[in-house]
Amino acid sequence: MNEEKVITLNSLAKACADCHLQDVCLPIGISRKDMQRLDDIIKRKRPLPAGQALFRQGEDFRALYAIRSGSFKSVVYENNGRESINAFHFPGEILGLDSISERSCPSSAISLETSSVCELPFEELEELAQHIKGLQHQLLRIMSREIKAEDAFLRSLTHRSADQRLASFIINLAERRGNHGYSNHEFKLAMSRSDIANYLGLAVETISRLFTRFQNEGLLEIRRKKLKILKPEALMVTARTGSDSDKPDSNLAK
Amino acid sequence: MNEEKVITLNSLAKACADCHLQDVCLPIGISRKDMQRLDDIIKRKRPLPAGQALFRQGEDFRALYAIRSGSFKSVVYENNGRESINAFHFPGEILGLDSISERSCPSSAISLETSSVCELPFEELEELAQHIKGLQHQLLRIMSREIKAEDAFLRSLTHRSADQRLASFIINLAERRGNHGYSNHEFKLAMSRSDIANYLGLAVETISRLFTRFQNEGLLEIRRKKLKILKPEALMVTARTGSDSDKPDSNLAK
DNA sequence: CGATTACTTGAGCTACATCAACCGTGGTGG
DNA sequence: CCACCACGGTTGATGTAGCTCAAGTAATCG
Repeated sequence: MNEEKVITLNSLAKACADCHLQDVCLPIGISRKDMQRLDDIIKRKRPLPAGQALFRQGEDFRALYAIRSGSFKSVVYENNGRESINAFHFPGEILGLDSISERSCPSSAISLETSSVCELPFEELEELAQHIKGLQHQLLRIMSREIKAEDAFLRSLTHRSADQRLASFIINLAERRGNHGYSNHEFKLAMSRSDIANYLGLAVETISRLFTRFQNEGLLEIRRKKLKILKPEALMVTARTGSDSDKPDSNLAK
Repeated sequence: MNEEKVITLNSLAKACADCHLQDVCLPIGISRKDMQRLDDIIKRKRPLPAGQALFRQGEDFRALYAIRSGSFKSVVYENNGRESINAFHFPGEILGLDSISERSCPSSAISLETSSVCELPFEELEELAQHIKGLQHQLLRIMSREIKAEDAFLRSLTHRSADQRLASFIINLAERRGNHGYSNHEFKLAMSRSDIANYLGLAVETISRLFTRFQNEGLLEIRRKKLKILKPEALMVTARTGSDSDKPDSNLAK
């Protein structure tokens, strides 16, 4: 039914050298020989069904995970009982970077659909990085990118109205998808409306209303989970300035 | 007039080995000998007056900076002309971690008061990390901690009401301050109200009103920039549940 | 010492949350 | 194969937190 399954099966036993994600994943700029060494410590796990935890908040931190196919949400269960969705993760991205500083995982990773990952035992990875200059560099680079990307996105949220948030979110998804050679204007939303609402800090009803509004305005087409972006530019304008584009943005401007 | 100046003068020429921040800064868990090597690449810069840029958005990335005294804000000038405050930084923290993945700095660092830093030229640092196992580990740890801390904080913002945001912010400041052996219940707010408003995604007026409300409620005392926390527990309750503590938190609960 | 800038306070308005009802879809069992 | 239920999603009505606009006061600076 879906392309993910095919990819999963195809690449299950494959090495980094053959992986179609290698140019966004860890082994960028690493020699053939070193890649082999990296390969040796990587454990390729079998596909995880939807709704399963790859790791849970509070567990001991042992490994990073590179996503090969599917998608995940990181969930934090807060002290007040709420659960808060920290991030969504897609193929080529690394899960667990926020666990390194602690002994235990600060969040759970839950699959949103059937997904497969490469497990990177951290101790071995760190040991290896000590000997492969490119790997150390790449680890630092990815972590930095992670800081920057999430930060920028979350940051933009607190400053933005609901329509700006949702528009930014959609564009963000499309871009991340585009990075990996998939269509960046038509794709499936793996997460539920309430996941989106939680992530964006809005009510489910607001998400729903906005989707229908965006659709009425001809910005996109959405039916259930299938999303097609019709006017990317207009969507980006909405992300930047909100629906009301003639308003000069009084607050926060310098 | 203020203690910062004294510290600055005291430690201007001092090595990591003598620095009172060494147990939160980079050289944790590094041998005496290795610390010397780290020391050799560090450039100690002279104090920066308030309101100056340590580095500017768009500049080439060359170095990380460890803050010895004072404080900074990271500012991003967005494409729509707004300026958005990403973070505040205090002694013992590292500036520039978000620049590593790019060639240029994604944000500017502006001093909020007279501040001094240690410059860590990145190429040399990375080279050194290749040879000092503890240093590599420490770099990764700090970056991970950074991801987690900022993320958790920003995340909490989008889900929280104005009073929760401000209360969390104050607690956050107090904790970071407490980490370094200073009083954690009485300190100076280095940043302006509008900086706070910008950072928290609120209007200046709201910040002002909340400060007076918190004061009326006896949670704290604030006069201009001088802040004294009177009821830390009550403040934490506000941070978690908002002013209205008998409300059962309907949304987002699972 | 006037002028500029930072902060406070008040009044009204709006965007979004909340509450509630309803609808479509997919799953299950008869 | 249909009837039913459960659940995710949509839509409508209403309340309110916090933004905006406006004006006043206190601190800072030349």
